[in-house]
Amino acid sequence: MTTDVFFAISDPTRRAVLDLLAGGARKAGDIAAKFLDLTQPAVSRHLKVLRESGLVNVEVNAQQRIYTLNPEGLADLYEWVAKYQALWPETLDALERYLDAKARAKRKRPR
Amino acid sequence: MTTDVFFAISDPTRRAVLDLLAGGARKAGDIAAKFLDLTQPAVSRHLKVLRESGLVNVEVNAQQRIYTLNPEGLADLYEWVAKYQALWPETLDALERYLDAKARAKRKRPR
DNA sequence: AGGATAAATAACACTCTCGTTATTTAACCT
DNA sequence: AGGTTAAATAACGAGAGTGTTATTTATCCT
Repeated sequence: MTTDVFFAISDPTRRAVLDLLAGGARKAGDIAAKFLDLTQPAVSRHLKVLRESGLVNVEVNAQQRIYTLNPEGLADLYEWVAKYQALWPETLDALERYLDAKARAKRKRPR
Repeated sequence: MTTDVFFAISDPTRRAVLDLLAGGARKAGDIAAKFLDLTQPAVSRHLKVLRESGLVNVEVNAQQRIYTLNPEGLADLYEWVAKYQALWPETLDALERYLDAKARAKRKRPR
């Protein structure tokens, strides 16, 4: 299928899953458990969309599926947004610098 | 309604409208004329979504509506994507630098 | 082998989205 | 006033997206 990344992130639940995975790998069951208002199959289907859009990877481990974030999948999106940066007013440049600095700091930390 | 920005950009037609407006202000009719496969009402409703999501502004001029891009509307999206930057592998840092440089160069040009 | 566990898929209902055509609203121009 | 133009809205139908419960698939464990 190779679902569109723009579509994949349009759903709040799927964004929440991505945010969760930003904190590290998770088993499918642990992800599903985080969403109290949704059933296991519902979350499973969201994971399928994220898989097909290339935003997450799966590793099979016995009965479990370990999901990991694939940040490279966001490259297209980032490139698309970046196109508009030049049009942003100066006030937003400050935000950009702030975020860049934060990202850089985080990257330097020992893992 | 204040539609969600993530939802607004999930539609290819709406992204095409934004890309068009990145080139400057356009009358509603001129925008609609660009989409040969769509009718005027269809485009009008896409414009409504973009309006409600804060991604475009409208100026009334007699019977015409002049649409302009509101790049600040993309701030939330940019912030969201930027969160993941720190997780990107080094290969993507190059892309980031490239885009930053390009945006900076464009910003410096006389208007 | 047989039961338990983990997660995906099947089948179905409901809603939302997107398209259409027809109409309305509003301002312009003789 | 009356007609024209520009764009939004109304009403409706088709298809897609998301949720549910029930079931299947696959692996583990005794």
